[in-house]
Amino acid sequence: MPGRPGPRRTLSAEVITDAALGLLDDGGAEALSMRRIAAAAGVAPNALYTYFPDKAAVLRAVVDRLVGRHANPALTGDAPWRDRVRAMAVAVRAGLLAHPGAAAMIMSAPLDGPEALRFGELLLDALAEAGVTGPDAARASYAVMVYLLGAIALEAADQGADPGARRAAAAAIPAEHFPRTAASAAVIATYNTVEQYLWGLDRLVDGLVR
Amino acid sequence: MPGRPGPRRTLSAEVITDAALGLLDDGGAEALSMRRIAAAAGVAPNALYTYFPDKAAVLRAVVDRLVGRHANPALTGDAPWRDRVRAMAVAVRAGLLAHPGAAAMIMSAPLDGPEALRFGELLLDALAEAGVTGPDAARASYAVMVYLLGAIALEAADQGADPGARRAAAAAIPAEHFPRTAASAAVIATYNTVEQYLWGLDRLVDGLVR
DNA sequence: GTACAATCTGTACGGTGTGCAGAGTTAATC
DNA sequence: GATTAACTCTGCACACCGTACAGATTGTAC
Repeated sequence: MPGRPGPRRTLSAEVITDAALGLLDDGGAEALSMRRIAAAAGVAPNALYTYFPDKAAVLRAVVDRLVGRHANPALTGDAPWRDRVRAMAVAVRAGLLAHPGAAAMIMSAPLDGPEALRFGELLLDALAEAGVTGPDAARASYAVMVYLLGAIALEAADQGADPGARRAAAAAIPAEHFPRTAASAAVIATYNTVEQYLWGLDRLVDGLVR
Repeated sequence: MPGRPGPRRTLSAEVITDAALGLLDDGGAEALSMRRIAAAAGVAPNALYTYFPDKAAVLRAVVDRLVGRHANPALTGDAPWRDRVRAMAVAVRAGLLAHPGAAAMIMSAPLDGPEALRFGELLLDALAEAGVTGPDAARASYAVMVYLLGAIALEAADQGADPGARRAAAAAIPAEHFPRTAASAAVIATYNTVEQYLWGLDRLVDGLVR
């Protein structure tokens, strides 16, 4: 068997995801191009393809790291299960909204990285503590993920629009055609968005633990 | 005041969104480029910029039409509120999963078009029938939208991965580190996905109407 | 020393969104 | 009826994108 390793190794999957996370932190998700990631890692664009088959795979790795960074710490500990879940929800929301586009990234690929696995396990732990076990546990934890990621993605999308246009659109709702919507819009304008987010989460969890 | 209208008008916002919807129906969301939409409308790419400020605006219009096409018919009628909501959920899911990427599109921009307005109103009607009114109604309808869109987007993302790799990933979960996840994965593999989707929706609605 | 395998670079292709200048058409004014 | 101004749409161009292909470079095993 002839030589195996090869030349000087300046790259690794971790170096690449580190570079990508750096770009994400300052510049948002739209700054994540293969060329920019490669430049940040000090390498030619094509070098990345030695470690990832395509851009989607890089993004999947980045997403997994994001989940691990924001969700898992809050779920670890010995606080009561409901507090852990709420803390996790708040941390994930804050972490993802800080990077415009990160939420959309998370929803664009399956969540099956190692950190996502750990996230699922910790969430199942919390639900078991709440008395949800057996087949329902899988369904319940999936429902919680759906709510969290959906809420964050929708909020990120709204946040992308400029607030002036948003306020104008809300004020322009014709109350004679959409009476309930007009009334709701007025109510919603007074909301704290975190409060709304946790309100929905609490109701969902209420339904899940029955 | 000199001349106003202009030259022969071959385009309109509606013609453009029609062309885009046509491309979406056969070709998926990734076929939606400004150049392709323009070609489908028989026009040079830049002509679109007379009617939409940028690509995101075109996508927003397309999304609004999708909502109107799939969600609103099922919410209209005199079936009991819970049946209407369930029928809408099923229709939206089927309609969006038929176009890979459409769900991600919907979550990438605020839902504030005319059809989305009508959707919100119809959903509030159903919730009012269920006894949810006042400030809670706005929160509840938002929570339902979050769940629906989140679930569909997550399912679309999973659907994008090839099933073989997905099954392999599920089987490779180390049960000693992630016992609950491993057990859940086995359960989830036996699911009908629509059933899981409606299960979560029902629990959420249970929590909302208390 | 030689052969081989792995890593990284150079170059290139086809595609993207969209800005700028101008051609063409229409309608209102004089 | 001629002029003028407003508007729509085209041609061209720019900078950027993901990534395929070929090859230079490097290190290990024989």
